Amino acid sequence: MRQLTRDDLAIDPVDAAKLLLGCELESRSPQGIVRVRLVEVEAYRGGDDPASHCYRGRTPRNDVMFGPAGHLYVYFVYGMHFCANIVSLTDGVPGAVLLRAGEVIEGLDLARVRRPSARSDSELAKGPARLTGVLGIDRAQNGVDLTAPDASVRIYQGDPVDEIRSGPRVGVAVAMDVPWRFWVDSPAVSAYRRGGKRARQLS
DNA sequence: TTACCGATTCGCT
DNA sequence: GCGAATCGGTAAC
Repeated sequence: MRQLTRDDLAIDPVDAAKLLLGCELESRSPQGIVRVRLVEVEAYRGGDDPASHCYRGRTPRNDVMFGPAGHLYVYFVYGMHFCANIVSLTDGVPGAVLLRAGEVIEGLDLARVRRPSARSDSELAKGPARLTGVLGIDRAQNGVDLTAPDASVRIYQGDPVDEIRSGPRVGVAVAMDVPWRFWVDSPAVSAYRRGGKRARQLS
């Protein structure tokens, strides 16, 4: 199976998002190998996208997004979760694709150990933080080159996907009019939730 | 230096 | 369906 190259991913994040659907992400660790088929992604573009982490310029946190395409950008949210992105666009121009959900196609046993709360196998990587969970991705994998032959996390071209669906991004309150969330039909696609103030009502 | 709040998940009702 | 857990980046004081 062909590993994706930096050139494959050095394109507009929206195009990269569609390209990544059906692709397979593989992580290797002393514990074993887990491989996931991506079924849901979101595009984030710096500069004109207020929802992007790099909208307001370069900081130590988003530094990886300003680097070459094909690298892994991992960030910490809500004090307890990690989310993974694949850097897109060309060197020096920030952009990324958020990996939202996938199907575990190899290493099911290890995936179940890493996510014991999952009630079914399709739930194992259903959601961005669950996806990083089954793959064992955390801060240590930030900046990994997914296109390197010997990387601990790699991205491979998958089988062609049937029909790509699209809609507004999850949990994002701005730019609701741009349908930059893409997914294919799968039980592992996460539920849509609107952005803005909803779950945070302190009285 | 401090305060606010988010690209979420889980458990309980 | 709703609220808690939890912490680092960012902006404002």
